[in-house]
Amino acid sequence: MPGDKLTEDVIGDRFGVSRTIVRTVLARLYAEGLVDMQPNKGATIAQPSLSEAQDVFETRMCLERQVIARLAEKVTEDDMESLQRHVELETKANIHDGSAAIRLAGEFHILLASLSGNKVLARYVDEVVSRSSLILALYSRPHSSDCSINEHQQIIDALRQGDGQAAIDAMDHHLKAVADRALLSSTSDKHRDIRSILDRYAS
Amino acid sequence: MPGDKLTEDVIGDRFGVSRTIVRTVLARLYAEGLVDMQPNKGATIAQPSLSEAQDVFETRMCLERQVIARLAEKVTEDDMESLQRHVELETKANIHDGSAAIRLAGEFHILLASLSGNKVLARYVDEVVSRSSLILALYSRPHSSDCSINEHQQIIDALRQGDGQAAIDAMDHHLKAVADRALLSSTSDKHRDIRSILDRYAS
DNA sequence: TGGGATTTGTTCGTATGTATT
DNA sequence: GAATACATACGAACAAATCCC
Repeated sequence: MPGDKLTEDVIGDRFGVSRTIVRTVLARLYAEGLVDMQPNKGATIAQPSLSEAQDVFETRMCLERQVIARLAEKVTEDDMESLQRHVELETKANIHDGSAAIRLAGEFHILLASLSGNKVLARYVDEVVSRSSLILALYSRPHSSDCSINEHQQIIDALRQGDGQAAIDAMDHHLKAVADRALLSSTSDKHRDIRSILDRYAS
Repeated sequence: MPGDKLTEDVIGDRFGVSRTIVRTVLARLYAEGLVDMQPNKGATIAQPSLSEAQDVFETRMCLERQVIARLAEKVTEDDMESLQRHVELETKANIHDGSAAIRLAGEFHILLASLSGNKVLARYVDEVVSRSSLILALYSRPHSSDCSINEHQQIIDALRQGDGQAAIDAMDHHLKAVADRALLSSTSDKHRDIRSILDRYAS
């Protein structure tokens, strides 16, 4: 969970590698915003503040709109098929395996970004999707992902019909809904909010 | 120059630090796209391909439009002053110090992004601006930056007048011009390619 | 093709800094 | 407030891969 200490020795033992390897991985995760690091105090799982979370979602929206704009102009039949297959995977996972469903929901966006063909864009989308997952873990209460799957389908449908603006609108709507589910539930749960703020300054 | 080998020992000696430090820095620069790394073959200064360069400029455009959109809504008088001061610095440097002028031209965009208040956005802008500089070094022939300064001034003017759309248009125009200067000087075929791609997504 | 020199990948020990009792 | 325990930062040295002649 966010805030947990990531001791190099412990992780190294668990994965059977030395501290050196762990250090390089932690450094990369720090660069990606998934772990916090303080000099001489080591790494913890990142605890994004509410304002950081807002920044992530705003940036994510900006990036994914560009992804959709590109795809609307160049998406192929093969692309559509692999997107459709992915959504079907999501549907199946949603029934029996909650954690797989969460993972697949994120991977849908990563798939879209990689199909866009812009590698820089794809890397940034990958990053903000990962950070979004962390934010969901921190602020959101558990909820069904049925609606997400529906929204994914709507994005695909708009792309299939070649309606770029509708696809962008569908993505906007979807990401706003995700951000709502993530951030709004926290404002109604002030205890948790205050607790996490205090945790930040306590360590 | 792009493609040059970055031997860990050599760099460590030059800066008086051990290989450990150099390795972590190289890893970070690799993550930022400024150096290439291959397993067991070490690091070189990145040599972005033309298609990678296109990806960088397209993503940069997408990010900086968001920066301007934000600023158009919340820019303060202090912000405007520091932007204006920066352009004046650019003007002075342009007369007598070419390399400082190039550096300042990039820093103008970084300043804009930091004033936007979105730290995630600002980090990504920082990255794509650095990569743009590398691309300029690789593909562009030397040229005066007078026009860049003019274009920076136009962006500021539009922001001061509270005209968000004009500011976005000015930024679009500026970045297209920068991409042109960078990529077109290699071959005129590819030039038209880039321009049409950027046109499509940016107006 | 082969062998020596160079460079990278990794481990591990030591010193420094931090938390705890 | 000091001492102990612990974690991290750094560097030296070794092993493996690569390069070059």
